[in-house]
Amino acid sequence: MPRVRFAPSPTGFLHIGSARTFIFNWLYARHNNGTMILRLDDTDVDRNTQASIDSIFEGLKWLDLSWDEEYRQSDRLALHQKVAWRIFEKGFAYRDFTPAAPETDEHNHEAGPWLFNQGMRELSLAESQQRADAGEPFVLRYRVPRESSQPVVFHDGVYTHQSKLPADIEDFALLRSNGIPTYHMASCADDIDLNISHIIRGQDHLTNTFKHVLIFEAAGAKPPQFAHLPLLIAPDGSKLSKRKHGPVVSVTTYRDAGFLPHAFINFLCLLGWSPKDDREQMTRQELVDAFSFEGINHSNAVVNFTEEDPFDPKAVWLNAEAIRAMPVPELSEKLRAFVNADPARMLRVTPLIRERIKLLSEVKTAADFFFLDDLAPYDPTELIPQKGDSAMALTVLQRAREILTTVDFTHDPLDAALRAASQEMKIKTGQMFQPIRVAVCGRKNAPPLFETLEVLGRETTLKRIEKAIAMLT
RNA sequence: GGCGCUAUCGUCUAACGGUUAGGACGGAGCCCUCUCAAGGCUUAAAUACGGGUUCGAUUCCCGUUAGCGCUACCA
Repeated sequence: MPRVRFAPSPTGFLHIGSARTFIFNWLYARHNNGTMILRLDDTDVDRNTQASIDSIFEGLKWLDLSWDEEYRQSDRLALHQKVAWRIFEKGFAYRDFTPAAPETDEHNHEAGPWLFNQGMRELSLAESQQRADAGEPFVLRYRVPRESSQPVVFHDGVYTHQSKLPADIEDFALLRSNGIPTYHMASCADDIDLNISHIIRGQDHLTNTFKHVLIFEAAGAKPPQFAHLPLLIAPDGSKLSKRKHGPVVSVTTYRDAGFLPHAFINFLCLLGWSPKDDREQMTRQELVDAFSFEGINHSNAVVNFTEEDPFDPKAVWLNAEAIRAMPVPELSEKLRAFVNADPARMLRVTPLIRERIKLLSEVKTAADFFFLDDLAPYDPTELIPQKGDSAMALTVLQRAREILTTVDFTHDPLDAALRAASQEMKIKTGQMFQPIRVAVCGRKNAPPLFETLEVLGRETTLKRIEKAIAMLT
């Protein structure tokens, strides 16, 4: 039974790429009856924040994603150190007393690769021990077998066979000079201890994996299976970053804009993965059933947003579809999070706007006139129908006032009475309906008229028509 | 610079070495219609470039170009 983990470092809000990594791990676990583990990789004490931890939990909760076990690396430092020193004792690591390189803003990569510091690999055990005992600070480095012509290899579930010569791998650090394990050390030690069977993570770790294989082997553990995921990138090909791309990279932005959790998950799944049978709208169960590493492709996927349009059109479409497919009572309940409205009234409004909103938050603009006592000011010329003038608008509204005072306020009688009136006035139905619609909604684009009037009721309708008439005279 | 990964419509993607290169979003047009939507129909749009291998390359190999990643006592 597979054991997989999602291991975010809590140094920022929950990123949509991280969310996708969680989802793919989760799908793999659920597909294979495995165990999903959440592990906070919080060894970078300086950059960790509680706000970030909150953001991760908040985002995952919104997406209704669950996990079976939970750990924090900061609770497990002793374990990591123990494994590191065991590797040292086996001779796979050495103390490096070279002082930390000065904090240069840009590491000089032009000069060729750095592989190790001079004179440190060959220090005798005795001298190394002596200097350490004397209190000289050091980092513990992995001794990469760079003289070996045997490549380090592993099989990736997505990228298949991977191979790299030790000569191209630098002597990476296991323990910092303050004794805190590095990411590589902590991650591998935990993966061993937690019995992780499959590591599913972003492709940015693909080349790190060679180092990890070395650690696993030095620690006497069989490396787990690996599967690397193509990255999510911006339209310009750069990686998604908050600084450069703003809130579009944060999961909570989608929640606050009124995405449905499932639609958002559905969208994320389609970036870099395909069921290969042209299906796109899939339920959670369908995703679980269809998921496999074979469906993951190898190239990065663009999240297609712009400054004008912060959300990928496909995500928006998926969301609109999900909104339309949702039962009215359930949708109505969700919409109330975005607008202050009486539940009973919202229940009646929901069917009228369901096909007209793509995001839940749009209820605020699509249904405003249902919840306002007084309409926001609008341009009176809006009341003038196509191929008509203000006189026509006035006549229409006056006639409507008469009719609406007495007619039964339900769909069919309203329809019949207003249509009859347009005929008798010898104007088109559109010319009849538009002034009424604008008077009652405050704008031209709105849900169908009779349903709208029915929900609004006689009193409000007449009051608003009265106001419109006043504007025209 | 070194090493690694990648390259199909604008975007997400499909295609045992043999297809008119398929689907979806978005775009355009038409229909429906009391407006806006929704819905229906139609349409434009792609194999980065150059060499091989092969009877035949989107598919296999090599090169070029481009993008991305790693190259820290970050993760």
